[in-house]
Amino acid sequence: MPELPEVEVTRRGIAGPLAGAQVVAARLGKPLRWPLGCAPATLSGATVGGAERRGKYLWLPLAREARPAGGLLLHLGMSGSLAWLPGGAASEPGPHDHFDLVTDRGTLRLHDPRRFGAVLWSPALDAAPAAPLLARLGAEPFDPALTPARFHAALQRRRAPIKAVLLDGSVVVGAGNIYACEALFAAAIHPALRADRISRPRAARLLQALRDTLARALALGGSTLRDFSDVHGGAGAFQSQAAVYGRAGRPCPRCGAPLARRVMAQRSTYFCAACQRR
DNA sequence: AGTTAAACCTGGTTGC
DNA sequence: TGCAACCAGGTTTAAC
Repeated sequence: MPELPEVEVTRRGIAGPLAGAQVVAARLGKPLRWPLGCAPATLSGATVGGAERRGKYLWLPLAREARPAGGLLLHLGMSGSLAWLPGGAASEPGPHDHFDLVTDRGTLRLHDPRRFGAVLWSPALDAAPAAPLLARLGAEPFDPALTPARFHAALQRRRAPIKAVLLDGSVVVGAGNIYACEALFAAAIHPALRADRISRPRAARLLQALRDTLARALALGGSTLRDFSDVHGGAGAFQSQAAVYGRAGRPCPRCGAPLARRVMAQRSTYFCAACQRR
């Protein structure tokens, strides 16, 4: 579910409240993707430094007596969302609330019905178990170091369909199924086109389209198909602006041809076969 | 080494 | 109404 815009909306919602908050307790619900990696009680007394993001991961640095004390790596998976519940006693956790970080300012609660999400304690961001998960990630989409030339060069090394390359995050992180479809449509590139067949100008156009799409989604608070909500429980608004995602059979906004749906890289792919060129 | 499929879960929607 | 089949924002892990 949550792609980069949703994760960033979440980060912005919790960074302020969490910065400087002291952990009082941690509670686990049903198992998530991996075990937490430490006894929940050992988190008590730590001070949360805020919230950072890398790809679709969130990192909450912890400190004790002003010294780094590891942190929590969070992933929202397909159906996860975080809520910030200010004040003392938070409400009873529901059946899909699988992690509470109780602080002196409020409770950070992970809600994740499908439990593909994760909360993982790691001694540092560049140490196991966090580091191996982040090691394979490509560039941040808004990193100025990701120039059109570098993006094109990275695509030249990949023979897989461009849709699959965008989804796996090995070149650039942040796009999931919705925004990969939308960016390819905006750049008028066919999702099945091999990445190494994309010309330099078209790669530049795709990078710009990806950035524009992610930025627009961010400004709208992300997309809410079903589960996602921001930390106050609010829904995103981008889904109603989607040009192609979830719109099979409806007319292409650019050329009017009926939009197609085809499974690619194990995911439903929405595109216009008429104006997204190979 | 690079690419593709299977697996992890729950719940909502669709169709017989 | 009941029930099976299919679908959903991700990505690690295993298998070609």
